[in-house]
Amino acid sequence: MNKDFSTKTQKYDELIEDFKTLLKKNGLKFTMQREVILKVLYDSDEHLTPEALHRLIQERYADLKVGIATVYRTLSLLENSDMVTSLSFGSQGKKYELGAKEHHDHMICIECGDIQEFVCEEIEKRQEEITKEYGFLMKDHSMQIYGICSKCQKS
Amino acid sequence: MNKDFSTKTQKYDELIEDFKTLLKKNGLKFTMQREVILKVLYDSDEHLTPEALHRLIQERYADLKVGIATVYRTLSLLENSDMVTSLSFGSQGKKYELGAKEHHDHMICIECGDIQEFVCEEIEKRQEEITKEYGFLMKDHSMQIYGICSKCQKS
DNA sequence: GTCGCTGCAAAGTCTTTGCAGAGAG
DNA sequence: CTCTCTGCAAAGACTTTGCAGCGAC
Repeated sequence: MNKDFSTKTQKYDELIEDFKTLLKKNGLKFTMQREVILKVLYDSDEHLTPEALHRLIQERYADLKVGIATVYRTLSLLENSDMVTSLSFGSQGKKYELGAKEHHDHMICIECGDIQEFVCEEIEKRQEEITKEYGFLMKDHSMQIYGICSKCQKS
Repeated sequence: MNKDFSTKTQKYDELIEDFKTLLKKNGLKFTMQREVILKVLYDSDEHLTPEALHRLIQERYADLKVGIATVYRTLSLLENSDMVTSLSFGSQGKKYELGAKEHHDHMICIECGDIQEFVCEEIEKRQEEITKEYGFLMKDHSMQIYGICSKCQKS
């Protein structure tokens, strides 16, 4: 469970409601698999690869069979509905995270692969100004800083 | 050829010298294939996928056989030596560009896939400040803004 | 000459898809 | 009951690798 228990517990209900609404609106069904995928994604503070997410599901919900294909399918669904966002880095494929949080950027350690999040209002603001200058209609943005985290610098 | 002819022509000689130096330093050889790959990459203002790069080479240097594997191998080599940088977006794989230019960020059109570059000093500065706060040793960074370019908005 | 490089094809990854049975609404 | 979902395995897309001959130095 999470350190940030109080806010998260509340938010999960909203999240799942949003999900159900989304599904209903598109004539899709709310299944065990979809619920579990969302839950595990929610419980994890990490950015997960489809494979890692699948492994976690198998560990925590060993009684429920969830195929890797379903994980991919559900992640696509969630991403297309803007409920999760993905981060592709290196050739190591994509990592996913719930998009319901405040917008933030990422610092990625090239040693250990760890991802640290941060928020910077100033950068957000500049981005908007820039897109206006270019007549570009911004839908989303992401920033990654690659380097070596403080932990890895010590070792 | 390029609009920005005067500066680019000059820079290419430097670039190829850097490349030769790099190769020599590592006991590697300067081959036709490697030269052509660098040249085509240089002549293109686009961000190229390995496949697109390979196609361009086949068109422009039809007499020289260059296998796709060599393109991949050379791009890896160049990327590891920081002579090119890659951008992975969506599930459409990686795109490469020469890294010898001034640092810049990207605006990517989700309609037509076009990539527009821009530079923002302010953002660069804030990034440095942030990494310092976190004790993170920055090696590289990239920012992408996704949206719809002015051209696509009209149509 | 030596030793790295190359094209080719085969082998890997990671992701998507077709299908028949299972399950939500 | 209907129509979507799912797991499975097969197919795809993209990348990497092994190898024998080729070519830079």
